[in-house]
Amino acid sequence: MTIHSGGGARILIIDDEPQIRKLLKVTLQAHRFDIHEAEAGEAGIYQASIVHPDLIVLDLGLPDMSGMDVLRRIREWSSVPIIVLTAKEREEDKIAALDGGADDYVTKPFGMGELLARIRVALRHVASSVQEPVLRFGPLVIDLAQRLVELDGSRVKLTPTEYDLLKTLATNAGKVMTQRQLLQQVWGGHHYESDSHYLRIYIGHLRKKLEEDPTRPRFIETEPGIGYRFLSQD
Amino acid sequence: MTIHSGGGARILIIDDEPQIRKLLKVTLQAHRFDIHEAEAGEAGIYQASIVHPDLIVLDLGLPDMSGMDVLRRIREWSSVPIIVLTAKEREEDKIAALDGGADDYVTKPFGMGELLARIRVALRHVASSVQEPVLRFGPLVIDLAQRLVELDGSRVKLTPTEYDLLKTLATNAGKVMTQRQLLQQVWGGHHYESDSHYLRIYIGHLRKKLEEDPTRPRFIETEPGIGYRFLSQD
DNA sequence: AGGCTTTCTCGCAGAACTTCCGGAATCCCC
DNA sequence: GGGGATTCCGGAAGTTCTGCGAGAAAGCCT
Repeated sequence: MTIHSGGGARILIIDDEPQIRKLLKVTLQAHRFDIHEAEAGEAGIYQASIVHPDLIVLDLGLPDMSGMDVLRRIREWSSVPIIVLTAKEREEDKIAALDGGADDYVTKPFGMGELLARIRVALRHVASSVQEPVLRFGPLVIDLAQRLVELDGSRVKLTPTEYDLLKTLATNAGKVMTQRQLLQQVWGGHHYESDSHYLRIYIGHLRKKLEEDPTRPRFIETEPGIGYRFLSQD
Repeated sequence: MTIHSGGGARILIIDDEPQIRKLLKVTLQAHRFDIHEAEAGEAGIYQASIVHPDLIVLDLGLPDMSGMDVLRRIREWSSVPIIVLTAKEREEDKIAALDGGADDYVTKPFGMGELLARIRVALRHVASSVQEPVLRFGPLVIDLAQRLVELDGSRVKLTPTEYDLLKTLATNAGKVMTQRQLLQQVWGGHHYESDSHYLRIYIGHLRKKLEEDPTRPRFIETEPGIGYRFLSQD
């Protein structure tokens, strides 16, 4: 579950050691994260303020200022998850960082797999507010999370089967869905060609509720002998 | 989910070793947490469903079932923060637990100060997610902190179940809550689809107390065949 | 006793399924 | 190339059935 549907989440790395930065950058980019870097505290704070990362990996041992100060300064205005990465193993340091606003504390040497897992945990916490699967086709809006369908700004009431059918058509917009595919997706079990009349009924219902002129469909086009296709644009 | 302001947060400890349990219990109680205990997996899942803890400390090495299974079972219906506490240091175990729904992973032997700090971090997350403890929907005001509901300025008396149901609906305003989700959130993990009559009863009670015209709901909308949705606007 | 929760029954509205029929396109045969 | 037969799609009935809501009554806790 990534945050941004297209690319991965934006991650800012604040670390002064070039080889660690390089390692983190390469590995995280391989996992489709969008990486920004800073090699000092002030630069890190500045970067955080302009790129608005979804997560920050912060090394506490910085040349220009204390990592704890960086933490505090960022926490003054942002609640972005911060994973502290450091060589300091003393418990007081861990407690200070965690109570200072850090969301996790990983000591070097660290396993990259574990760090990735902890990054996923931190991103999971904010994921709900960022993820928003909404399909838009001109005047038609399908909100999969809220299970809402709007046409020209007003809500359209759909029965469960109607909604499921529209959803499978719209998520595969552009390509033809065979009758068999639709029957299996929407009705689930093993339905045969004889049941394809169900489809015509519910396609009819959908067109009646969505199309202005059901004889000239804007959204659902029938592909004779094959199935149906959801048009991405007029 | 709510952190109780008077006493500390409720913490459930699931661990089979009596001395560890004792140590955790005494220390956490000294920090004014409200402690519940379970010494096996099944018992832990059951406890979690009835005491609704604000946080769970889970030992992965349990006698009756795999700790990972406990994790998964609880995650089926609850998003309570879970801190895994274990002797397993292998990176694959950490990754599996974190990706399996754990919020943190602490290996034994552990420093009690660090564990406490990590508990504070986890609790901070749920506290910040309920940043606005007062929900307002037109004439309806729900004060989550005081467990109080007002309609048109006058107090509405709700039973515990009615309040819990309203709370879960209102905190997820806009999106559909399936009957299964509602049953698991409000009643705990043991209820299945067959118990959906409960829902209808209590939805009826809520509508009778909140809606002027229960046949034309302003707040609680039923989504036939799916569940219910709390309307964000009139 | 009183309130809260659970259980049960019943009526009803709407959804799902079924059947029948008309119209359009295609194919086939002459 | 034209006419009939076939095929396929779409609409309009009617029937069944699932799911929701309301009322009432029986446990259960304080």
